[in-house]
Amino acid sequence: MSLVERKKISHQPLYLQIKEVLKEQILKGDFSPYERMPSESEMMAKFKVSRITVRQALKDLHSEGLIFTAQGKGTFASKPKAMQEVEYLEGFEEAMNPKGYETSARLISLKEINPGQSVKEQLGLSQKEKAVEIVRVRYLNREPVSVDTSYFPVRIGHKLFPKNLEKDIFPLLENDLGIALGKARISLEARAADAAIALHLGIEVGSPIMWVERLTHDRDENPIDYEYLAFRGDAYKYRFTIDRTLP
Amino acid sequence: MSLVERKKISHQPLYLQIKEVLKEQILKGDFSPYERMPSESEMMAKFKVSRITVRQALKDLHSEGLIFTAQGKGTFASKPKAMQEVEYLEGFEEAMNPKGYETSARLISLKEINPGQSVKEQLGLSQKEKAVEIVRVRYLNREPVSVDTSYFPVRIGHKLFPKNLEKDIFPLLENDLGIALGKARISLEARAADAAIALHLGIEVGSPIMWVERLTHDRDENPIDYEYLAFRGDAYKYRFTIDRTLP
DNA sequence: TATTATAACATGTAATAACAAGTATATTTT
DNA sequence: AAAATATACTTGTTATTACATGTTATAATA
Repeated sequence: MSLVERKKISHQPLYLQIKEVLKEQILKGDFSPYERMPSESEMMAKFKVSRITVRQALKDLHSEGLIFTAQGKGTFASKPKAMQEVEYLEGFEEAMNPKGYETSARLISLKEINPGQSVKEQLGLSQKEKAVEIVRVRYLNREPVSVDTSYFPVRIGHKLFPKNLEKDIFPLLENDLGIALGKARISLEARAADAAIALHLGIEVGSPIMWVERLTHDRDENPIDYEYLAFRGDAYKYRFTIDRTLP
Repeated sequence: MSLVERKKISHQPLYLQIKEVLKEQILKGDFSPYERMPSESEMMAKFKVSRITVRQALKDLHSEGLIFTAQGKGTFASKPKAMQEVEYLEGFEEAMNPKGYETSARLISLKEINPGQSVKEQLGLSQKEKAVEIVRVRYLNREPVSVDTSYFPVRIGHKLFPKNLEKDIFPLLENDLGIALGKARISLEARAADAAIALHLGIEVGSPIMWVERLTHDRDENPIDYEYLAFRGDAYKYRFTIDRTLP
């Protein structure tokens, strides 16, 4: 099935379709690291689109770090650095269990609410749409380590009501609800614990916590889950590797 | 001085000039958080450029997290966090300057010491080998944001003595000493500020700080530089994206 | 042979045009 | 007055065209 035909069916913008095709090729290894990819003109011919459309796809790939460009030389596949690192989108148990830790969770609250402005924005909700809020405390070897507050659009959140929420939610989403998870945007910040968090974690108000915000999308880039995770500072360390030799 | 005139002088692409103007306005607070900015048409008229140029500037600002858009509604300034998106193996200036921030540094101390066990291990030093310790305070728009403590093997550290250490060290290493930097291993942690750090950063003892440890290697995997960076919690946010679809 | 133009091709920037699609407001209809 | 509709916005997508600028390989020249 060609791109042109698919356009009518999927209603996906052309540049996104092209981006996906190229991305798959890069990840599959059709272009090895630092190998030159077809030029923009060649892609125009191949996909039968204008240069602006090709470039929009390339720009997306560039900002994802999958390619880099050199004026006059061409466009190159970069070493997929995301993959080399242990940076996948895991839930708490998924990450901890293989390391021999005992994990558990306690459900604090589960309700339909009118979320704040930033949650609405992140989840792409209209002004009157509501969200489902889930608050849980996570334990590691029976010590509380984090307070997790998750927001779902109601269409997903309602399906979670009958489920056992004392376990990881990501496997629920993937296995029970059949949602294929894709990218997640994460930010880390050091903050002081407020009264509620301090209470749940058994620490003093004002103690340092690692404040993690995570916006998880499905494979079609629709936002699925927006979370605040408040980790006890002494229980969380985030490690990663970067490579200056890459563009 | 109009944009058009500046073009001839600065030889900067129009969209970058526009981007800088808008960015300054946002950081200065001309648009409060979540306030609607002028529409694309209005910007076209104001800057006397085509829509494609305006959009290119906006796209850059969007990917830096300074604005967000809503189809049919408009373009909005997002909350101005002092530091957005610090990709680290950049030095501090490298990361901040292109974003239009004013950076500076103050050298606190520079000496040869017998380092602690963990520094020796990280740098691969024998028991009797010494190291050079550099302590600096970094400023962003004249506000202190971090206390950086760096350790170098003496063979490298001694070459740094005559250099100006109120600037980034990484460019010194690469350009002056001819060391090609490679991978860096980094960890992030939320901690409480001790007395020394609190003093330098002008915050209360016990305030949350982002504690960053960074071990930088050259391209041949030899350890070059081990650092502790203590960032004021309200001035540092680390962002990244991960992809569950990848292995 | 070594050097210098030059042509061919790569990405970068910019203008103009048109239509799609989401949102808000004013207008008409019920 | 309430509901439906029109219309005047907004950003989103795409095509066409043109020239600028950087790179490479080939051909002309010293």
